[in-house]
Parts: sequence; structure tokens; C-alpha cells
Amino acid sequence: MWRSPDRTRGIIALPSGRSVLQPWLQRLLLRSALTEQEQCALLELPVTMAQVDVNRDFVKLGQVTDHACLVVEGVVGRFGQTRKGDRQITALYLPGDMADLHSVVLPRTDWALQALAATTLARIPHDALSKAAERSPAIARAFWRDGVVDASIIARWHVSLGRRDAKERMAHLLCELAARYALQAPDTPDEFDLLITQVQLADILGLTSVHVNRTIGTLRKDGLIMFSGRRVRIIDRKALEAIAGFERSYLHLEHHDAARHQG
Amino acid sequence: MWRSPDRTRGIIALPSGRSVLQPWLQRLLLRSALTEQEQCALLELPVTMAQVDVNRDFVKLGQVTDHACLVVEGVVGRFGQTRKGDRQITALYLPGDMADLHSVVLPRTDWALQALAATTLARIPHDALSKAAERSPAIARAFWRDGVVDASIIARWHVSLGRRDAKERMAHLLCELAARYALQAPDTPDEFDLLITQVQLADILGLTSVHVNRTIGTLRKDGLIMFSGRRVRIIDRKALEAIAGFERSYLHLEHHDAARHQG
DNA sequence: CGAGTAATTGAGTAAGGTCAATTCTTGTGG
DNA sequence: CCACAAGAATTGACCTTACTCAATTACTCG
Repeated sequence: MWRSPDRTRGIIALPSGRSVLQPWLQRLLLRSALTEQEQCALLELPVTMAQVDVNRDFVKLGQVTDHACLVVEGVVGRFGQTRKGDRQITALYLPGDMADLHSVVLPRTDWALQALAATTLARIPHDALSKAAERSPAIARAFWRDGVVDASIIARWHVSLGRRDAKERMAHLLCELAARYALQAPDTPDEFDLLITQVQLADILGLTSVHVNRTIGTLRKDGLIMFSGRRVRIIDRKALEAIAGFERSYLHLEHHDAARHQG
Repeated sequence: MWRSPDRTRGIIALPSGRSVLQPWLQRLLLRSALTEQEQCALLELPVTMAQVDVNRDFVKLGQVTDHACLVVEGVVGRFGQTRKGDRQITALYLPGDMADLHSVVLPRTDWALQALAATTLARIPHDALSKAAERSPAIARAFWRDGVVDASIIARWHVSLGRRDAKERMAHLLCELAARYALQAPDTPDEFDLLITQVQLADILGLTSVHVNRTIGTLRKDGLIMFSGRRVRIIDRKALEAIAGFERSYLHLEHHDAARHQG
């Protein structure tokens, strides 16, 4: 459930004194160039903080939202659902990711968002985001591009599901998560806290939790990864990436042409 | 290969006298409201026509493009690829669909586009599209929204792949195609020309062509669909949709809230 | 008419699912 | 600090769906 939504508006400082929006802005800047003024406009967006417990849908399927959700801490899954009720996770959002920026242009959701672990969110009203986009074509473009990258990742997952077996899929996901978590913890690029259960992994990979377990088992036995509690450590990255057929460009986590093209 | 690209620029008339961009504009207007002036701006975008033969990649993986491709006739598939070379189709574009509007903001492609049947394309330069978006926030928003709908469809396909068996997936795809083709041929909502082979269907559904064949076979035997040549006819739509768990809202083919919200 | 592609069909195999039981963890209250 | 309950991970036995390999039968288009 919602735990005491903190209704403070305006810039919210982290313990470190930076805005909670800073990591998100950093993410945007990785992919798009923005002037100082534009950056300020984004950092000054009004924000409402909220805590969400594990396994809570904080955005429900078919609901109409008036705000977008930035993940500050925890993990969020974007769910799709079969009429029979089977759920499939179609995207994973980590701290610094805006889980549903696209809801700005499609406020009637086509998906559900669920906290896969205890999560802290920053909610930003659609109208503020819309206005920012209207005032600055560069911001509009950055938002659009962000959505395209999001879609690009979904497409990769789709390829995995369609054409890779369980072991390859698992390896691919671990490589992706390592790369994404490394953004925030560059010192330990080969380990991260996997905040999700094997059941949830199954919902991501299109497998059963039993098979996920066996798959992790073989990766472990092969000396590719290690688990200690939630902590995942990649032992043999080369081999893991080879199995996965992983190459990180689709994550668009480094500056490239596109960032300079924007107008 | 490319067959004599017709280098005419400016408004290209169809036999009927309408611009080739008209169907695309119509698609946009389904989802976003645009002023008459904005509509004209879009219709006046410069266009280069091109013919592509079957099984030709006209956009290659990792290439940098400077134009977006509108499908005028035929079918286009968006491909993802495993390092081993297995291909998976992640999206299907029918006449009236812009296959890679997203390339405007991400010109280095992360995908390949292939003609799945003989196809006519209208290529529109990125800079013209960019300028249109910069000049009008409503157009920028419409483009963004279009991309979000595209992603929404991919997400559905992903759910299918992860959580539906072969029969359900096949049924779901046929329902989707019927709905999308019905836009252009409203008189025959229950039939359409399936311009793709069973091998290609397999690449869409994450199956082998053998299994696709058997799956179609059972749908046929169950009296749900009929094939005569390329022509597919849905006999029992209710039952087919029930098997698929299909509900068309994710295609965003009818006017709804979103269209009125835009600024 | 014949080549080449696409669709079918059969037989045997394997990856992953199902069902069910057992063992860890972890958080909680006393 | 300990006992317990609830959720997570693990493991075994067996089953089903979809894959592989291979051969045969349509189609389609010069």
C-alpha cells in the first residue's frame, strides 16, 4: 500500500543535497544534449515522494494517470497480462529510470506498474512534464528519444524470448542488469543486489520459477556467477556475455551521435 | 534490391489523387488532434518513393539513416537478431504505418527493416520531420505518441511470447492483423491478404515453421479460420478472440481521451 | 513445363512445464 | 535471543509442447 505520501512539492533534496531528479537528468543527458536552462527546468519540476511496499501495483491496468513515476530506490516492473491472468514483465525500471514517461502522451495505461521490492518513487505531474516539452523542443525530443530507447530494450527482450533458450536468456538478463546497475556503482561493475525473487525472474524470462532455479544452478556450477543472499557476482563476464550474445549498445548508456544531433 | 527509386519530391499523388502520406496522417489523427495547418505541414513533407523486393533488408542493422520509411504497399518486418544469427521479427508494418519514425531521434539503427513481400515505400528525410516537430509541439507530441503506441504493441507481442502457447499466439496475431487491415478495408473486416509466408510467421511467433503449419492446421480444423491462397478468412471471430484473449484497445485504433488531451 | 519456393506430414527427441515435497531465509513477536 | 510462520529456493519424477530431421506434395512464375 501507499505509505504516508510525502506531499512536499518543488525540489526535494537527497541526503547528499542533490535533487531526487538528478539521476534521471543524468540519464537523459547521456542520450540527449540539453542547455543549462533546460536542465534547470527539469530539475525544478514539482515532485511528490511516495513509498510502495513489495508486490504492490501502484499503477493499475487501464487506469488513467496524471503523473509519471521516477524510481528513486528499489525496482519496478512493467506488467502485461493475459486474459487468463498470467502475468509477464515487459520492462524493469531501476533507480534513475522514469517508469512511465510515456504515460504523458498515453495517460490511459496499457500496462501495470508493480514494485518488485520496497520502492521509493518520485511522482511528477503530467502537465508539468507536458509544459516542459512544449516550451523546449530539445526537451520534447529528449523525452521522445527516451521512449524510443525504452522500446528498443523491450524489443531486445522480445528477441530473447523468441530465439534464446533459458540459459541464454538468463545470462542476457544478468548482463543487462550488471550494465545498468554499474551506472550507479561504477566501482563494482561485476556485482549488484538483485532485489527480485526467482518467481519474478520467471515472469521476466517467460519461464517457470522452477526452471529459473535450475538455470541459475547450472550457471553457478559452470562458475559463471555467484550468489550470496541478494548479491549477484559475475565471475566470468566474458563467458557469460558469450553465452548471452550480449552487446550493450542497445541500452544506449554512453554518449553517441544521437546526443549531438538534437536541435 | 532497390528498383529504380523514383526521385520525385514534394507531394506525390496516388492514382486516386491523394498524397501517399494521407493514410499515415489519418493514422496520426486517430490518436492525436492536429490543426488544419499542422495537417498540411505533414502532407507537404518531401517524399522519395522506392520499391523493394521480397526478403530485402532496406535498412540494415547498425546503419545510420537519414530518413524514415512509410509503408505504402506491402508488408515490412522489423528484425532483431541473435549473435548466432537467429532472427526474430519484433514488429510488423502495414500500409499506412511509418516503420521507423523513431529513427528520427535514434538514427543509428538498433534493428533491421525487411520487406516481407514486394513493397512500396515513401522515404521522408529526418530533417524535414524534425523541423515539423520543432515548429509544432502538437506534431512533436503526435510523433512521440505514435512511438509509444508502437512500443505498446511490442509489449503485447512480448506477453504473447512469454505466456501464450502456439495456438493462442497464432490466434492473437490473426486477430491483430484483421483489426489492422480492417482500417483500410472496412467492408471486409473478417478477411485480409496475408502477404507473409509461414517461415516469416514463425519468426514473428517465436516458433518453427513446421509448428506454425501444424498450428494453422488445427485452427482450420476447428473451423475458426480458412485459407485460400494468401487470403485469410476468419470464420468464428468470437471463438478466435476467446482463444487469443484478444482485446483491441492496445492497438489504439479508435479515438479516445488521449487525442483530446494534447496541447 | 520445370525450377524453386512454400506448405504438409510423419517419427523421434529435448527443452521446459507440472506437481509435490523438502530445506533455507527472514522477519516477527514474545 | 529464540521459536515460528511465511515466503523463497531447491530438488525429484514424470509429462507436454514444440523442435529436429527428413521426405513428400503443392504452388507460382518465368
